[in-house]
Amino acid sequence: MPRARARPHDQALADRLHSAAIHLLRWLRREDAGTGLSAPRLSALSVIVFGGGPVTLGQLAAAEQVRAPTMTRLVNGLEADGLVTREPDAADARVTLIRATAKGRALLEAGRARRVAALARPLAALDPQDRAALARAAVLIEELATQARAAAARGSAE
Amino acid sequence: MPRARARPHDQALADRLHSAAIHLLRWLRREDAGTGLSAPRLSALSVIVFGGGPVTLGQLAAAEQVRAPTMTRLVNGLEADGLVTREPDAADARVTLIRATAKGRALLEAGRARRVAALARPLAALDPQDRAALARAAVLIEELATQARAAAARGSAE
DNA sequence: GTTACTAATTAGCTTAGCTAACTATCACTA
DNA sequence: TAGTGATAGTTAGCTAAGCTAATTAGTAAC
Repeated sequence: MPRARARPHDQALADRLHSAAIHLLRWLRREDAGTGLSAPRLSALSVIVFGGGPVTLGQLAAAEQVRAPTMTRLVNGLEADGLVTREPDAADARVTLIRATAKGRALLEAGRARRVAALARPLAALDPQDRAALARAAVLIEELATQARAAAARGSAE
Repeated sequence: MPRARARPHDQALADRLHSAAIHLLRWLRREDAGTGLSAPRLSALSVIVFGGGPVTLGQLAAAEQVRAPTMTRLVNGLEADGLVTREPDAADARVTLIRATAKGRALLEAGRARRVAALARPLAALDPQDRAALARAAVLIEELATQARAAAARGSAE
């Protein structure tokens, strides 16, 4: 199937979006100091909390683009701090399920609230058209990332 | 001075933008494997290359939100790989200026081209309104990040 | 039931982060 | 102009985070 070719215009747009995302997150990262957690632990905790149900260690490692032993140690640290728990999977005894504790959820939510608040503050000064553009962009970017990830998964399976 | 209050609507928008940026960069990060550099070194190199002229080690450390000794060792690694050079500052002998070599520039550009291409590919399928929304969003986000950073700098100086 | 595969951990290494301490230089001032 | 304090960078030495290889335990297929 002939996939659409990216034109120069798209390259430039992609470049600016990429740069904007980097600068946005680099700025918001400053808010994370208050959590008392390192960046890798905080990121892993966020996947655990926002994943909804319990997560396996392997899923977590894949999500964080890290090898299993690294994730074992990150989870060890989070568990030692009382932020997550391990429990055996009833269906497959090889698997350990990881779940956030109330303390872990609270810590993450507080940290994320600081990030979101820092970003929401200047948004209040924007006019409706610009907010609409940002809202639409957020939806589009989520779709791009999700679809592209799915396409990559299909591609690697062939 | 009464700063504009963030309304619930802004919180929700900020939340979605934040999440979109995270997922976008998490996805694009997969393209970095081909560079052969670790994430911290790659990020430092990108600041050096896109900073334009030479950069001091302290500026680099601040940009990467890292302490000076950490940046010293990152630069050592990049220098050992022939990607950057150190040179003394003519005006202030305490300062070392760091500059990307042609090899460093080429390596970074190739890596960034992969990221941008991966993002540009699905953009080709979007209609003009959506592209316009993304383009506007990129500009707005850059402005937000830049202004907020400046505001924080002012705040800490008072 | 033996064989192959999979999930997680352990062991042991390199890199990345930090603070504390040190060197060299600058800037100021008495 | 010698002295004092501040600043830029490095070194030393620690913990945390990344990796591969090897181990343990369990599943699945035959």
